[in-house]
Amino acid sequence: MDDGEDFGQMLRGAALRVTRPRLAVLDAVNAHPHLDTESIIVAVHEFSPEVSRQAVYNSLHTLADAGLVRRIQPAGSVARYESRTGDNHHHMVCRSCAVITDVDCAVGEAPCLTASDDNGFTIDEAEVTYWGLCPACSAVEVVQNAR
Amino acid sequence: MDDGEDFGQMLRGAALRVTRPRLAVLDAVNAHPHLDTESIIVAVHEFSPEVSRQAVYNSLHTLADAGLVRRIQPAGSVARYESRTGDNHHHMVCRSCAVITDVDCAVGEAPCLTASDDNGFTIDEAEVTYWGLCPACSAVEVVQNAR
DNA sequence: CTTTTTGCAAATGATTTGCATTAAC
DNA sequence: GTTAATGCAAATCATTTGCAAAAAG
Repeated sequence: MDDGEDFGQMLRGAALRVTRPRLAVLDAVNAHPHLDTESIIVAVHEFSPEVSRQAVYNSLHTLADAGLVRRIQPAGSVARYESRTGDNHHHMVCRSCAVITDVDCAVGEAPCLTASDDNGFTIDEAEVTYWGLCPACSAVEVVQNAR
Repeated sequence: MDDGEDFGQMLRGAALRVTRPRLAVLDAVNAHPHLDTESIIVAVHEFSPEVSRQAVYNSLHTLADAGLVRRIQPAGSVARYESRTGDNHHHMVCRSCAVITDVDCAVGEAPCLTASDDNGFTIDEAEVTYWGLCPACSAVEVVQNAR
């Protein structure tokens, strides 16, 4: 699997120092995609209790800048992180339970991902967020409507 | 123009009481799209200094729930509001100066806006955010690269 | 050895909550 | 008259900032 030494390579490759907090954060984000910072701190503490809250914040920021993790933040949510980077995938967010699911552009063949130039803007990324109800919450809706 | 009485109708139509804070907020949001809450408070105070900060927060929340204003919140930004609702337009956000520009789906004819059903999700909205550089900041980039 | 990163603590800032008073209907 | 919305104050909570000590290269 993607273990310690592997992440060390990633960090070196990005010209970043290899530190325990960064390794632990990469570990946590890889193991649990879409986690928020608080949960990442908990996950990190499970194996590295000495890592401080701020080290996690610092690491996430640094790793995101380096492109080793991706920061996502659907409106109304706190920042969340994932390890799938650079593959232009998108997200579906449940309005009810806030669960996030990856989707490789649900409609057609990546139509929205093509960077274009509009109104003089130089676009480098198109981020698509699909809002709706996850399977579980859809089911609850149906039950409620039946009452 | 879209003046007082008009907004009163909108509120009644949404089964909401017509109050000064709500009218003032509708006014401000209509006059200046993409404003954040703080700026809306300033704009509201210009004509209605007695309206409290919390009344603005309350009004924005209520109006957004009723669909009379749209809340947008690009990652890393505070909440912003606009009055164009229900027309499925999207936004381009400048990575440098954070300016927001409306765009009617820059690529093709609204391909991403078609709600679909994936992984059991019931999707009701597709939100597209284009990230890049606005014309002004693009120009600065060019100058910097030339140095 | 030099520079970066950590750890701890305090500060910030947007947003929410609680409740008595006031305004809508 | 009832009910909902306001105004004021205090609380919350994610995130940032500052700085001395420790670790990485």
